Amino acid sequence: MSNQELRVLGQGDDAGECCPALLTAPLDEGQAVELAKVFKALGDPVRLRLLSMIASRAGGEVCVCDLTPAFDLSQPTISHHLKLLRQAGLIDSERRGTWVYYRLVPETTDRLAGILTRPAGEPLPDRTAPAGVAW
Amino acid sequence: MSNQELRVLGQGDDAGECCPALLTAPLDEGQAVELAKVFKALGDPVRLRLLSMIASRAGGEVCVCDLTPAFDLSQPTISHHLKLLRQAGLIDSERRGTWVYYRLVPETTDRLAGILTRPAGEPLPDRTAPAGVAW
DNA sequence: CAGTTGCATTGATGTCTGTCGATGCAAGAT
DNA sequence: ATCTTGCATCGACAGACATCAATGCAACTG
Repeated sequence: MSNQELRVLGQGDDAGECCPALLTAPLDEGQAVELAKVFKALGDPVRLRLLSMIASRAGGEVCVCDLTPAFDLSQPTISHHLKLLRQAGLIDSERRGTWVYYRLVPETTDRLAGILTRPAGEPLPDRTAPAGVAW
Repeated sequence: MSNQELRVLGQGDDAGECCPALLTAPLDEGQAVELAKVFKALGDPVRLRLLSMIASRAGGEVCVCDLTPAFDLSQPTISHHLKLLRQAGLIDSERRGTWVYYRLVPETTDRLAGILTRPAGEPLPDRTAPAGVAW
């Protein structure tokens, strides 16, 4: 169960395009669909808190048994949110004996951070010359 | 209409906590709710492509009249997506004459990038000493 | 003035999603 | 083997969301 996430952010393998380059070039349909899945996974307060609790835990791992009681939600609901985070490739799980441990997949958050980072020497939009239209 | 976005990412003003620190400390409820709104706005392929088209445009601005025909969707639908992006503080709009122009709010994407960036000297999770539990 | 064009808003509709209780399954305990 | 505990899956349901056609409004054109 450790490697079933989406291969959304395909870096490493086909090292052609480093990132979808959200801010510098128009995203194509396919890239947008895949990227949206990851952002959608982050678009819920419960999942954000889960991810935060997992990522910030010393040791890098959290037992589900520590996560569930931290919310005013049922156990199946927490399990469902963890599943979505896992399917988005943001976290990974491993069963050891009775307990299941979750940990961050830092490559995914790293990649999102990169996608949201605009290149250093941005042209600095010059408001005197809009886009098209010859005024 | 230019300044109606959420003040979600309150940096600059009350410069107490720089960022919600998603990856280093457990997010509290309120922060999670506000952050989730922004990520939710990014969690749709159409909105991602819109944002990408706006952000990558030379000149920093795009007329809605250039955005709408790029999709196989009705004009009200595009307008709706632009509204959500604006409410999330990701883009900003300005009417000049007949046309309405949208541009990126780079502070917001910058801040998201920061939130998703983990601190440099991460402890490097030591798999030999899990979390709780005395095995 | 009336007519046209660009964009936002409204109201309706089908689909997706967050949540729960019930249940299933795996692993340890007795 | 039986019981108990930890977690995942299932089925159901209410609320949220993406989409559209119709309409409204602002600005330019004649």
